[in-house]
Amino acid sequence: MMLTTLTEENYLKAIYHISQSTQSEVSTNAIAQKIDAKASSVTDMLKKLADKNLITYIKYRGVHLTEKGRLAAVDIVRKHRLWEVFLVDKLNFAWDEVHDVAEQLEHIKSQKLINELDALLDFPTHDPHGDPIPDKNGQIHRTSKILLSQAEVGKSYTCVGVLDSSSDFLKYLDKHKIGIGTSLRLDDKEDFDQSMNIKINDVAIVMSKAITNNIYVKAHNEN
Amino acid sequence: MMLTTLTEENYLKAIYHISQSTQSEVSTNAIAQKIDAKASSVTDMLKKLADKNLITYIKYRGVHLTEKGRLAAVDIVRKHRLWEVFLVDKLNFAWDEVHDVAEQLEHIKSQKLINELDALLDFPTHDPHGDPIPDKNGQIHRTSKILLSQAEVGKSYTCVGVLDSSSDFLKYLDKHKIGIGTSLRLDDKEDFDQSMNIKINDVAIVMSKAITNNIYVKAHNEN
DNA sequence: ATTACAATTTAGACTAGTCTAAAAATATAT
DNA sequence: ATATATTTTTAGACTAGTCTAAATTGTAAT
Repeated sequence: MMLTTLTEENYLKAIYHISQSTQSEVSTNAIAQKIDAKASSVTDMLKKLADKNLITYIKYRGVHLTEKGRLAAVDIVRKHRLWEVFLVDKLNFAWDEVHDVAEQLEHIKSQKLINELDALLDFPTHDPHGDPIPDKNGQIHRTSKILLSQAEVGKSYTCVGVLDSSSDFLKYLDKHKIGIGTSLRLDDKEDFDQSMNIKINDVAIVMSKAITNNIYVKAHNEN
Repeated sequence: MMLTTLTEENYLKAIYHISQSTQSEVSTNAIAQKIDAKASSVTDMLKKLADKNLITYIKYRGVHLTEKGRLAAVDIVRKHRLWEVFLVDKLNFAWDEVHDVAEQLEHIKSQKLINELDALLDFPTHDPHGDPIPDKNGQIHRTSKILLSQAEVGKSYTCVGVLDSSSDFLKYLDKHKIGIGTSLRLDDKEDFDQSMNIKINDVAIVMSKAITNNIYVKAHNEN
């Protein structure tokens, strides 16, 4: 059994999330920015995580998660996303209210708690923002999603997630009645500013590139 | 707004629980024993809590909670007991499994979370061990319960709680199908060892004084 | 290949919470 | 009332995690 402190868990999660977008080694500064700490504090923690075989760390060269570390990180992500589903589905939280509370709940240690929560929620596969929930074994079932900005004119899509989950953006989506599962059709796209004419439930709206760059969709009739 | 650390919350809770049984000032040693820390550590924390006006502390004379401290302590107790109900009612925990997890969950900070949880659970008034759940304003609705050992022969009672909530004791109760709400009748009592003949659902069992001293009951037809 | 700049690490210090050992205060027993 | 035992507090040290400031390493440009 692995015992990790709350702080260690936050570092692992940060490293995991950064490595999702960068592929290569994760830099000290990137972690510092994510954790909101100074680089020197990060260096100290990296040594500690390396001692516990949760990351491989070469001085001045950045880090990456070991398999042990990846599993630990994914487990936190699993808990975080399950709690988000709980908050939205059972406790009437809006999807822009869940993050802070889920950040606290994700550190609760009880295997039975998470297994039972999973069952109570009917084994959800995605959280309220459309992000996949890792399974018990740390496997992540990724859906073949693309950014709306990359969509093809004339095709229909289903909204499956968001990239930016800031409160302002989520409020924009709520205002226009867009959520996970919403169907839409790309009618036209302006070459000049890349803005798009979208039809949602027979209502036509115009979305700027700033918006379409933050919405993930899945093409209809795709496997 | 009061910001209390997890550790401070545990001290407040300990002081609250000790003061429930002792009435008078709470001693440093009593707290140390409850928290499982050394007396010197407790002294340090008492100064800190006194600085925050959560307790009144006179050197060598023990402490007691201020109103502010009492409210903070009762709020933790409220959260603890609500989470216990959640674990038993929604997540299929047995009543002897809930304590450790509830100890973690009670420190989650979110007013909305607790209010919504309360609603999800249908505003329970007692936790799975029969202890009352303080309301939002810190009021505790106490039921007029007595120990089964103090019951009168020939009368009927409803089990409303337990004093000892150790795992062994709770398993004894489960084995004999005794839980909160169970009705029973005191048929006879031995003068010699104070053991009791109890009838539960038409099954007669004998309980030693060690058992009857740990079960709270409420007389039938009492207000 | 040198220089300059950015990123990273080290060194030393701080806070919260804990400990041990010693000192001080209180309580108890004769 | 005095000696003894118990409780509590103080003093000083430790750990986890953080910081600032200085030193080091790596990188990019000429």
